[in-house]
Amino acid sequence: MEDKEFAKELPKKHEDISRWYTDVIAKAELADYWLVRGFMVIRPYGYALWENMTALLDARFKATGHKNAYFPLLLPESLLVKEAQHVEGFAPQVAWVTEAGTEPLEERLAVRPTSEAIFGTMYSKWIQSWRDLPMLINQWCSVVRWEKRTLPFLRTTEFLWQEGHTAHRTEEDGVEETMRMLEVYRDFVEAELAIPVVKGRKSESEKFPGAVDTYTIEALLPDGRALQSATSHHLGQNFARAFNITFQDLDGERRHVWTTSWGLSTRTVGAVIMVHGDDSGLILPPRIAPVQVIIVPIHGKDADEPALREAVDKVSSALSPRFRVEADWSDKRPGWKFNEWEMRGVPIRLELGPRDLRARQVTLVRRDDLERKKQPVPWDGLEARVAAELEAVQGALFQRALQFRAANTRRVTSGEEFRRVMEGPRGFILADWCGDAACEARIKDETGATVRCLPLDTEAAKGPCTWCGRPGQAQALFARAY
RNA sequence: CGGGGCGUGGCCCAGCCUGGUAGGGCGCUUGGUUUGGGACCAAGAGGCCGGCGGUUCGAAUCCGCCCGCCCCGACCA
Repeated sequence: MEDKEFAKELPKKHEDISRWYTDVIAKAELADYWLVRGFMVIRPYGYALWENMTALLDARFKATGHKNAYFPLLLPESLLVKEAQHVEGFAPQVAWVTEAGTEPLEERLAVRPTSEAIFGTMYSKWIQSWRDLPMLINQWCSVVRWEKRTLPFLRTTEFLWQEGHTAHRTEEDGVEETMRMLEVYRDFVEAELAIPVVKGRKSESEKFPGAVDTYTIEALLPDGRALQSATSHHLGQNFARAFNITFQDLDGERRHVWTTSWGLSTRTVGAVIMVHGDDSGLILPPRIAPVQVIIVPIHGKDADEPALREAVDKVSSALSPRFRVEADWSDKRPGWKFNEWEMRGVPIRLELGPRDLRARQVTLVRRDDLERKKQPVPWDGLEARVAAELEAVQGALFQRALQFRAANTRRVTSGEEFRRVMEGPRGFILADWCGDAACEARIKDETGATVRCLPLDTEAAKGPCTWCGRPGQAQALFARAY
């Protein structure tokens, strides 16, 4: 009964998750549509969220020895086509610049869909000796891949991301880097975004165009579909050969370098929205929430305005050195503010009214608490309590997501069972698989599911292929994909 | 790119069938009373009805084409 009126404005998450998703993005002011289909404006609140994510991820890149740089937006077609698999994979999605002002260009320029060709070109100039290796560079930028069907954050034509590009002396070094960065992503997504992921290797058909091996972290979204949340590619010497990246080794021999690339995009913002949100709107993990604590002042009948302001300032300044805290002094009424900040997913609300003033306390409410329990907390020791509650919210969100995934991951041993799961609850399916691309295509045709990855931590296949009965090569994680 | 739906002040929508010169709710502005789960009163501002063309004395309304958005499918971080 309480907020029927308000709830009507947002569809129930479990009843219409597509509408819920796009509506919550609009209402929480994360993003808005641009005039060109597939492009979006990331609004200040959404961008603050992304900035918090990038800061935490960037720190991990720095800690693993990488440096940031910036490479150009456009590249000549002749560069893009140097690696055959690469160009074939990206051709359908590339946007082209063909004119400058009124003059046609003699060679059309591709808007980067990714920057392997760009980095490769420069690396061939910069790398001469084994002493130049490893070369460990990352860039934060946007890329363009033309999309047929788009969705804010989860699938936009232009998206923000980072792409790391590294070059190494030996294959082992390259593989090690690939796995190191995959682990960086896992740690980042699980610890900061509170989203559990499965680490795995992509099948041949899902591999990055031009890669020897693609590794991925896969998250499960509430509608039972999988989201590739980050990828790390071992590129072998494919790009080194295509772009002539060579060095003189210790033994005097000239050799091709081994390269890697790895990326994480604004798509993960979509995952955060989807995984944690509820019927009242966003729920943001405290580590990345633009506002971690919102203070709502409440004027009473016998309002002592100066005393209220003084108390809010006191609470605010006690918390602000350590937390991202804001006080909402707008002239909306308290109920309106409660709903508004819940929509925006702020992890902790502190109410401060006449009763609290008298008792020298605040009333604390956690966003992840469906009951909206109002907990009185004395001013003394507030900082420690808030720290503990934020940690608790972070942990609770991860546990909730972990439970959902566990409840929706099914070990399947027959084609019939496979079909039933995909027609019903969907989710992750673990099944023995022969590894054959044709078999994979058949599974996709008949169930909509694809091989998300071959999980790194599950044992090899125990039995024959669940689908075709031929000898099982590996245990694969299947799901419908975003 | 196929199938379906929808385009009317900032937002949600009525009006269209049966043509006659645009209306409601929310929001916004100003003033006042309010403030512990989306307050109330009063006075205001704001729209060439997605675009182009056609029919007509007259088009938001009828016809054609185009564009955009949403949902569902094939391709993708």
